Amino acid sequence: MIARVQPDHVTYTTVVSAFVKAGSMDRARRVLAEMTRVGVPANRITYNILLKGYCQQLQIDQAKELVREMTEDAGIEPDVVSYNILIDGCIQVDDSAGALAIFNEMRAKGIAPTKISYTTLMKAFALSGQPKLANKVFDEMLNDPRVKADLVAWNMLVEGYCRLGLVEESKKIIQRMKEHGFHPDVATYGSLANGIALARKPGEALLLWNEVKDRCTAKKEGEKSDDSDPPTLKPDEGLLDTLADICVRAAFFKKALEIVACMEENGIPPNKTKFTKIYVEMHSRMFTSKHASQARQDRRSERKRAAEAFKFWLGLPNSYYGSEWRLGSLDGDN
DNA sequence: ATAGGGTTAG
Repeated sequence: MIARVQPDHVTYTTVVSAFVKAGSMDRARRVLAEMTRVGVPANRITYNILLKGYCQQLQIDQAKELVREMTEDAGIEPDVVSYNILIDGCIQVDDSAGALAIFNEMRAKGIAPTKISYTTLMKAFALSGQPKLANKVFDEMLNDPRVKADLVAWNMLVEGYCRLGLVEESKKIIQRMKEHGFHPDVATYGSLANGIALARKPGEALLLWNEVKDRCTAKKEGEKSDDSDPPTLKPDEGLLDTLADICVRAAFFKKALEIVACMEENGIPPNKTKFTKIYVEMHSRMFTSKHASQARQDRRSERKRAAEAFKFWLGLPNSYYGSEWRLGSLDGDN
């Protein structure tokens, strides 16, 4: 005899989750309806998964309607996870004011924000170009004894300033986070690299690269180390590509070569096509001046060697100084 | 079985 096992609410919720993940909100809703019909009612987790689904589909109104249904029809009050999902949903549709309104509504209901609530609200302000408001939320988080700010929260604070290219402010925050015992990670440095690119401060990229490079290599045998030493950093494509991009644009070819070497060491294929394009568009006529003094030529000889090495790495012809080849000769436009 | 972090091509 075969036992007739009924699916329980976890089984159903797993199915709901699968449909949500596939973007099929209609089918997910049909499962919800079936749960009611067969007497295996959905719980808060089921509803939260559906809420997340609507938010991912940018259907915030549907999400809010579902909150009404879960409250009034199913008698399930939204919890902090539900609210966090809604706050993030507002962010997805660029509604930072709506995100704040939901955060406040949650608190008015006596539901305590978690560090995720605070960080998500910070994201609303960081992504909408209001780093000072993000900072205000961060300060509130620091003053809330129920939560502890973590690396993600610090990174969101940094991101807010970097998005506007406010490099000095970002560096101050990173200094403060270090003083609080948090080591910057690839996300922190990735934000800063983007801020530096936006601010067009390539000198800052050199400083950042030195710090990143230092963190990339593990401490050698015999070297002093203690708990305050930052852990080894595994750089990723976003960080290294941004740094290399800045260096190539700024004609820092020695540094650019170091960075692309680091990319290759980490199994990240550098985008040679892009770097070639930047090189050709910005620097192909470098070192072609016929009026440079001997002193000047001597001063730049090292830079020139680096440029030659970089061209070699790109696979560009590297003995064409003064000739007139351009992008057109590469892609056939001319 | 549910919620938060940078980038993703000038």
